[in-house]
Amino acid sequence: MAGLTAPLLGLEKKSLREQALSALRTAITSGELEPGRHLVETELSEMLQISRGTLREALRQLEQEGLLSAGPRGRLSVRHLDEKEIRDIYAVRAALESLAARTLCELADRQHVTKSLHQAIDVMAAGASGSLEERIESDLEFHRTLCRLTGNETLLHSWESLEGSIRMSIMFAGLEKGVRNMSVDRHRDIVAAIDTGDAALARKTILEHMDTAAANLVA
Amino acid sequence: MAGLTAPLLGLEKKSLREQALSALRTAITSGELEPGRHLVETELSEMLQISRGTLREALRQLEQEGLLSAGPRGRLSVRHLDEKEIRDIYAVRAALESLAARTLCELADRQHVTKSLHQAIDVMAAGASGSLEERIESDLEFHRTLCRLTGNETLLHSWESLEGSIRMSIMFAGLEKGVRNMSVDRHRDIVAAIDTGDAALARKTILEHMDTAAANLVA
DNA sequence: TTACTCCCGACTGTAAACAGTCGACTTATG
DNA sequence: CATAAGTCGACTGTTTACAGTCGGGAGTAA
Repeated sequence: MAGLTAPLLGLEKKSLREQALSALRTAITSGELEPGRHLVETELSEMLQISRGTLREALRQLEQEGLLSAGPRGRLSVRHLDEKEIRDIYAVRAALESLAARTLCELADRQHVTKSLHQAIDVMAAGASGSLEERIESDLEFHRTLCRLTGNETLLHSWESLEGSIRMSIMFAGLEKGVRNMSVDRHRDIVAAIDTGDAALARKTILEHMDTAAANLVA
Repeated sequence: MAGLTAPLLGLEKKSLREQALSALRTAITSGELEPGRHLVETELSEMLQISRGTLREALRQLEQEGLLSAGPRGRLSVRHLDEKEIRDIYAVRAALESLAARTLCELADRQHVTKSLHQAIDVMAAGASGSLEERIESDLEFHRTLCRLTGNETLLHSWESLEGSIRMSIMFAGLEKGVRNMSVDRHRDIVAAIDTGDAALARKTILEHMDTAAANLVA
């Protein structure tokens, strides 16, 4: 006699705040809200059909994720990235992911790890002819999985906090540039390096991957 | 005829939200709000003499900093750290700060960098006989400076997002354990390594510092 | 006693209203 | 015409009020 209503099974109904958060993130990383644009709370709350209070909570979070920058007197605007900032973001990303790679090498059952990673790559391979957005999505999913599999919640959380900035970097540079980094082979190399259990090699592989990724974006 | 009022000079008046944020952060990292404790919005808003709306914005930020964890139906509680989580936090911290060290080595004028760092160490040395809290404070200031001097805003921001967790780690382990890591000499070693410009050495020095720091905490 | 129902209290989610401040435009004045 | 004072409008900061929901305890029937 259960819920014909909605929040069936694992599908939790999200709060308006979370919905707004997703909507805004998408709007920003898709370029719909162009960089430098001033955000007006009353405007947005009206667009999203939510109250300002609820909206403001979401904005605070986006601000902390680095998607928004605060001007004088709390005026928010969509963050603008220049090439240096993109390189900076990728430097931090590289630091985090190289930690992930090293950690995975020292893990007990790398069987499970490499299996999950191969799956993620298979998804990428399957969508290799899909839209740019889809390819980017599956790429990010691979790297997120890399962090998640370490079991280090703090690492995963830090990476996810950076995710918005990463997306903005790709958007900024242009999707056609970003997609250069989606090579399936390069990702297989990473997994192979982890598979050997050689932490130094895995770290080196990731760092190189990130280096070329950043170079591709700002080139 | 200027302001006898208050917001004189560079001293900006903080919003209630920011005040609440600081107050809560301090309360949590000092242990006044013990780990695992459930937070009730109406209680806190009354304690801090602010409205719930304003409070909630601060809570969202603390949540994202990892000081609070969300239970079912939005119930917030002070995060509880076990030894593994402390190690995880320090692993991420090490990754970030080793990036900082490497970056500083590649910087143009390391003169300025080492000068600033030496200043920060001098502050530590001056307060070496002060209270535990003060010593911890000056230690964190040194490491924050390390990140700030890189000029990589994203790096600094990531580190600061982690700062709350770092403070909790020290608090959790006990201040007397945390203070073991405040050795002035060890910090001088770090600066010396950066001063040589040898990125690999600097990275190694920081990683070892963080390793022993984490070990001291969970030992 | 046990189990079941119903009601009440406690919290969070959300919305709407109020207050203060800064900037831009207008107007008056030399 | 240029400059200064004044007024209006737009936003953010903050508070207050309302709605929905979950959990627990009182009460009741088997």
